[in-house]
Amino acid sequence: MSDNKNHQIPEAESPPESDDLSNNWSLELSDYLAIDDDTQWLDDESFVSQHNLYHQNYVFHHQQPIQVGEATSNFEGSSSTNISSGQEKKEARHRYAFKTKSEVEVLDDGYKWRKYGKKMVKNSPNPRNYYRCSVDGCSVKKRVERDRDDPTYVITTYEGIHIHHPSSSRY
DNA sequence: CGACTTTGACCCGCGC
DNA sequence: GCGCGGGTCAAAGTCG
Repeated sequence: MSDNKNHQIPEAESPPESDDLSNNWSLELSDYLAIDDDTQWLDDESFVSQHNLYHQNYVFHHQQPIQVGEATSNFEGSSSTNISSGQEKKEARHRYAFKTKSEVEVLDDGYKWRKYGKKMVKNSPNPRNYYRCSVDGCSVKKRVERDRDDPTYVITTYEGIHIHHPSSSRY
């Protein structure tokens, strides 16, 4: 896999600066799941608004929300630790998961990410990629993993909040 | 030359 | 106390 890199991404690192973006919204209201504290599901509209997700040439499809039980398997170890010890919810615990049907794993959300790790998920032939915001001072992390049941679906989990605007220009 | 990817090793929490 | 599992770091290598 060294010679043939499957970089299907058209390298859209430059975020759309014009309102053309609105027209390029090929996203079909994907049912994304937002995991907060434990496992919460929010509306994709809110998520997109907060994270300014940019979709250009990617054609996403919506699907039914993932069951909490199934998702918990992937995001375990947060509920028990968070609730116990009398430690209430921490402000820094902002976790949002986004399940999308796409061939590309890395969706362009307007931010630049630097991959810092790859792990093989047990009981799953698909690896899990770990990304981090390249901006100094921004400790936002991102986890990308393919659905074990449906390899056509990609689960992107965001953790943290950006301290700057996407592309540090125009918001 | 600088920024980023890659891959294995290391670390930490938890269960047995 | 050790093993397992998931998460992160860091050196080398690659790309622009």
